[in-house]
Amino acid sequence: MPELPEVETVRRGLEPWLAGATIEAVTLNRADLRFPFPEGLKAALEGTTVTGVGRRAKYLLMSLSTGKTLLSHLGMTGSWRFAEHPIDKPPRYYEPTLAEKHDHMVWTIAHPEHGRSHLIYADPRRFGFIGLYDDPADSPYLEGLGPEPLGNDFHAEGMAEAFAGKKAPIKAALLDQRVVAGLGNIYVAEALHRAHILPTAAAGRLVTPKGRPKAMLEGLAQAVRQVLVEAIEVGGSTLRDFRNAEGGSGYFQHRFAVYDREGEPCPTPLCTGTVERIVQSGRSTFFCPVCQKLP
DNA sequence: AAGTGAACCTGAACGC
DNA sequence: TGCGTTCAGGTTCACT
Repeated sequence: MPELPEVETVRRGLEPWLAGATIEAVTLNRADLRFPFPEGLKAALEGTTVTGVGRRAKYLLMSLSTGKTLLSHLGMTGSWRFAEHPIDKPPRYYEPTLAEKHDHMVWTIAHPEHGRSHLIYADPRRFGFIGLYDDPADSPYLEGLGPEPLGNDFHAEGMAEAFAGKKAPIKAALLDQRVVAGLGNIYVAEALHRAHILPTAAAGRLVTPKGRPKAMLEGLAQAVRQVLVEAIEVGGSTLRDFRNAEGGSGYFQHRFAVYDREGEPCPTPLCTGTVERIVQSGRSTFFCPVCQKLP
């Protein structure tokens, strides 16, 4: 569910109301998500102030006044939401009527300007997880991640190095978080369509014999950045249940060129193709067989 | 070693 | 109405 643009949207929704807020109380409604909650999580959070909300790839990173960092991965269905948005409505306690079935962790927070509210982590499928670290660099989850696609360390040369000699389809190679961190099934499909590359092409075909990126790979790097920037601008994509921290949906799903559009005409200007769906590594891939080609 | 598929878990949509 | 099947934005682990 949440790929980089959705996680960034959540981060932007949380930051203004959470940074500077003190966590007064923490309620855990179960012992685990995908993994057990970290040992001593409740005690480590209560009484501390959140100093900032950051993001690395698909991970949210909340800095605490104790110096520790809380890491949150949303899995497929994880969400953070305010029980009441602290600015639109008067602060209000989290009442049973506001509770939902999969609210696994509830914080009571107090912000010096915005007052008291509740922040809830919900996650029906429980593929998400929480980590707590003295230093985020200690987290094994962040350890092997590739460059941020919107940062300066992401470029066609780096991808060429990773893809050289690879027979795996480019679709699978782009999903590998060690190559570039933050892409998921939606944005890989969209980026490959923009770059006019067939998702089934072997990743190695985008690299010259000398190990240099072919022009199409340069185009792919550009397409990845473009599609992510545009998606962030409109608050990510809401397919089924993605919500930002204020409870609103994203709008990028209206701009999908191929994702979830099997049978529809390809939106590429002058292209006569029809969007097809295939399965790669057990996951749906959407593409246009006419304007997307082998490198 | 690299690449694929199953597993983790719940809910929604669909066909009968 | 109900029941069974399929699929879903991610990651990790166990096979070939």
